[in-house]
Amino acid sequence: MARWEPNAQERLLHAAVDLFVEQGYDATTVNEIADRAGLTKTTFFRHFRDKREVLFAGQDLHTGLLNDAVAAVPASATPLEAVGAALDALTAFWADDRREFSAKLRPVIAGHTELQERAALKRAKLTDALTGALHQRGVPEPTAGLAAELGIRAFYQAFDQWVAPANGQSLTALTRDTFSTLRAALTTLT
Amino acid sequence: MARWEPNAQERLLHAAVDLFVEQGYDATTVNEIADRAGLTKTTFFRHFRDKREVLFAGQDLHTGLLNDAVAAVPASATPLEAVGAALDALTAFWADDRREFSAKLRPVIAGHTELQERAALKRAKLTDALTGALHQRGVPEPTAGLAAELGIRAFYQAFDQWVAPANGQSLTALTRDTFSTLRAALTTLT
DNA sequence: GGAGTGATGTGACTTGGTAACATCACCATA
DNA sequence: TATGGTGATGTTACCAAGTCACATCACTCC
Repeated sequence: MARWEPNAQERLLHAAVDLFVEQGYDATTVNEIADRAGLTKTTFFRHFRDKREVLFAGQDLHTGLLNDAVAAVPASATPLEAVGAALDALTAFWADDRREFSAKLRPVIAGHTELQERAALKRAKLTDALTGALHQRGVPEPTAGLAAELGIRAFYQAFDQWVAPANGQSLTALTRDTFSTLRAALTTLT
Repeated sequence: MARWEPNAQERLLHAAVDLFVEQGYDATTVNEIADRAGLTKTTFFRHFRDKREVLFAGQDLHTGLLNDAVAAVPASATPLEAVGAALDALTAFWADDRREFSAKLRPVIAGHTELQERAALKRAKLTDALTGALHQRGVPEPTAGLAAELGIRAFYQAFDQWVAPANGQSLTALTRDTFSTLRAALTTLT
């Protein structure tokens, strides 16, 4: 596979995150990342579309999870029940061993507009994917869009809590709680 | 003011949009834009943070509109009524003479991920601003966030219709319609 | 053991973006 | 009218992101 060691993409990922944490995002060049991973700049760009993407890779996978989960829900389920099932499938992906990693990334992203931009688009794409999956079930607009946005909002709010230090609950549990809180809060909208 | 002609920023803006439409976004260099405006690359970057920003300038102004409008609403108004007032203030900014301009920009943005990213963050910032304005009124979470997101969603959906060709209604009217449709659809969420 | 294949390396290039310093127009004031 | 200050602009040089064409290596399969 690799010219030398295997797992080039993973090596690049860890080299990048380490350097970002050590010396900051824009003080780190792609050449440095590649060097630390024992590779070259060109190879970096073969694995990641750009310097930002190294922090957001694996998105297609998440949209796939949402799609599959929604498709697997019985037809009798309501839209929000389908969204709940999708969130369960999505959050199952972040086991607790990824929490520390996510926590390290948070301040890096928070400090750079270009990274927040990418994060914002990723969130929008997740919402779109979930909306599309609901359409497949026959849920019409604007219900599908609202249900999807509510679910994704629950996910992100829960994720914020999950990466905070000293949080015992799993991401799945936190997301379920947040989702039901948001559903309940819908009645307060007047 | 300007070394030669006045309105440097506006000249840069129009030069950029013209060139983007003529030959595409990434086939257009910042040097070209500056040349057409009778300026230099350095001056371009004095007026716009980067090449993308030329298509999104004036955002602070929009968040300001939201803040002012929400602050001006009587304390007796409900959260969604306050959001409605904010949308009226926001949409008043796009008179019909800006419609053609916005319509030209749409395909450019749609065709470039980096521009969609910026647009996505701008939308998130608008939502944040509206949420914060509601907090100022004493609206608690998660109600404020949900109300703001509902309003911004209405705005963007209406904007999409507004820029479509042959649409007689004003952006304000379209947004009001969309907003009330979304409010009504909340009851379909189960 | 040779051919094919996929991942990597090399080197050159374009362009976005920054920084230091010089220059020009304009305005106030003496 | 001269003088000096102020903002906006120009010049030049530079760095780093990202692309491309082409070479090279490891591995596998006949």
